[in-house]
Amino acid sequence: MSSHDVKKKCKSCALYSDSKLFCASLSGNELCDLSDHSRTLSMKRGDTLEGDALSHWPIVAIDDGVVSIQHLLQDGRKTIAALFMRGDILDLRNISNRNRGALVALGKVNICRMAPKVFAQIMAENPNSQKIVWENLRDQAFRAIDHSADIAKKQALEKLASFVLECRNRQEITGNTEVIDIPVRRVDLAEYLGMQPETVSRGFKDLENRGVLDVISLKAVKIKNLQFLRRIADGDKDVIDEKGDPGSFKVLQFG
Amino acid sequence: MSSHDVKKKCKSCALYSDSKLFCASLSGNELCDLSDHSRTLSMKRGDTLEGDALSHWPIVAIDDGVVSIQHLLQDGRKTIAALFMRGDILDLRNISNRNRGALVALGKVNICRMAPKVFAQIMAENPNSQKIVWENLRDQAFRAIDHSADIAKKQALEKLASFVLECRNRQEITGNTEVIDIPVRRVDLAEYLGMQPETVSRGFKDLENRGVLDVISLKAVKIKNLQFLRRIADGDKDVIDEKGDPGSFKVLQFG
DNA sequence: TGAAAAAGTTGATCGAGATCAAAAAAGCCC
DNA sequence: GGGCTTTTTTGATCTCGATCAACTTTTTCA
Repeated sequence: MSSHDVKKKCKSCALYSDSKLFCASLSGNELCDLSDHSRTLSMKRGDTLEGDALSHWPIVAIDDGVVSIQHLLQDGRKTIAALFMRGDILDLRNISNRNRGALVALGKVNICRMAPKVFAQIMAENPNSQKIVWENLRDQAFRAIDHSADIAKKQALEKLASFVLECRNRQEITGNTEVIDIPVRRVDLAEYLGMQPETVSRGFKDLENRGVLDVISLKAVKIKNLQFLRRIADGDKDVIDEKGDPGSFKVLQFG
Repeated sequence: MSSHDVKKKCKSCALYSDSKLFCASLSGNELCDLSDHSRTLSMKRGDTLEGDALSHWPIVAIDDGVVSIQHLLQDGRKTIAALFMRGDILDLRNISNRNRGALVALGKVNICRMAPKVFAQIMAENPNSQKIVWENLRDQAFRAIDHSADIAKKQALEKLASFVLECRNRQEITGNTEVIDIPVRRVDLAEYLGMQPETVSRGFKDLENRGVLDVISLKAVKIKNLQFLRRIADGDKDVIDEKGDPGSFKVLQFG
């Protein structure tokens, strides 16, 4: 594959075009080398990555879309244990022996699978790239830890509020219009938060009744009262206890 | 600090004496340098690491004991979002701005806090050490992800079974005596699994009634039927549905 | 070692969210 | 764009685990 092809393949990928992401940190030679030893792949909702596909290409970088790790219990209960998005790099080497989760696309997804050898070489030789990948993995770990905290003790409304804030954290806020993109379906959201789709639906309605946010569509909400949203997510019972009568909740000026 | 002192300080530490762990992978010079730029610390139950202590020494390696990340909600609910043990290396650089968790010891703990500069240098220069730290962080991430799956949809008995198996995974099995060390208290266990201490207590009793394990003490259980324990943890309702009458559950021979 | 404090267990009651059922909305495909 | 499927929402009921309270065991520390 020539250097020209490399450019063509990588130019449109977020990992290269966003200067904060992995491929943007590579030297020309490294990018060329990695490009020669990688395969892009488009997935649609429900497509999974497993078995040979994973053992040969265990390093997965996400260009676009949302990928989940799903755990299936024997009686059919399903859990989405983690969500990965643009810029995330998954290292699935030696993962099959302990982790039961499958990698499933939650919509249209573009990924790039890298040969572990070249990836490892770059990690060893390019401190700057290493730092980017390390910080990404550390973020993955802490996101998972925070998520555990969210689903362990919080109640339905609080989980939803936390999720909206998590989405807000992960996306650039364009201007001050607080329109937050919800990148997953209601069913997936329910599975991610450990609740039922019915409860998710009721929860959003409740938040809407409290005047905290507007549900613009299934794919977006508009935050109307960020302070209250934060307090609900933080488990402030003074806010929760009012039963969601429109406009009638306690107005506590400062937190 | 002389090279002799270095030896004295590090000789008794698991990170050095266990050949699979970080400090054992260092060259003599690196170990010396890191030792000069690190501080050991003994903690007792309830001691926390935060503020200046963390921003100056954000790399924390665990020699012995159990350390938790705790999240506190505004009405007092507490969650243990993650557990860290011997060999784990925590990178808490830039963590204060997004993560609300505090680092709390759950018993007697020995840690070693490292200067980020020396740590980063070793990461950049010693591929072998880098690999060990990388794999440890990856394990932390996947442990957290698996834990999310455990607490999201599983019911009380299944969570407990999963936890016992998690403990089993993390400790060397000595011979075939299936005695598993439970390194945390009941309250902490409850907070980690997102349930109440009462429910933990009832759960262990239930598992005992089913003949799956014996509760030897508050600190150890003995697995009597590993296969059933696995199936309960996996959400097999055929096993769960029998209401825990001693010896009367369905005996399904194979998987 | 023994008394006080903390942690854990057992029992009884209650409620948030699961579950079941059915209608409404959104997405899809020819 | 209209008929089809899939997803989401709404309503009614039920259940598992939370909560409250009393008791027992373990740990702590003088």
